[in-house]
Amino acid sequence: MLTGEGVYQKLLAAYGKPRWWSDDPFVVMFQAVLVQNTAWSSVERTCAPLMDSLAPEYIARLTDGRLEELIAPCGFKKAKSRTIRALAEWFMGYDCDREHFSDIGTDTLRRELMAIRGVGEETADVILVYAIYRPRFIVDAYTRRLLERLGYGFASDDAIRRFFEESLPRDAEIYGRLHWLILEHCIAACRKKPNCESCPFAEMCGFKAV
DNA sequence: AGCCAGGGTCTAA
DNA sequence: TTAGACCATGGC
Repeated sequence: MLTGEGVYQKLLAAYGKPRWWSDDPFVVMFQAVLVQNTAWSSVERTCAPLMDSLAPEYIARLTDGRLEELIAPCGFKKAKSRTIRALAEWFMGYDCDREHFSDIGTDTLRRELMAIRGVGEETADVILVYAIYRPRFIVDAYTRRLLERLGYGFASDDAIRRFFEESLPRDAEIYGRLHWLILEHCIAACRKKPNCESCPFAEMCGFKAV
């Protein structure tokens, strides 16, 4: 069985260094909410025309109806608009400046995020890693499925997180790139061409598609 | 036509 | 604490 680092190295060798979610912290927050139980392609289509204006102040100025209308194609518009608005408020409380998080501990920030309705574990962790650069491995549906295909039997998301965190440096960049690599493997590669011989996990995965 | 998509919340047992 | 219903929409 591969270690967490082994999984990372295989993915890196197969797909190369993946892109970062976004350098703009609010774009990460906005998209992290939109993508909940929603296809990434829908998120990109929905966001494309907004990218220029996307900022907490812009969201704060919109009416509820207008915000719901803008994000409607991603579904759950009532819940997601409320969450996005709350995240914008939260970020404005830090002057929309990631420097202003520097004195706050990661677990405190995580508690603050999870206290926002509509922000659960995965969304909080995505924001911590990609927007605030805090080290925390992000467990999502693809991570669970990939590890399951590879034959691991983790009892909980926390066990999965420890599996990676204990064999890799405590480094936000590594966890962020690794998370994106898992998505690339599952969505861009394995889903497009299931059971392929060039799979970095061929044999180990029993050639089952993720 | 249905099923699913990078989730989260609420409730019942 | 955990399983299951529910939330909305679009793409395939």
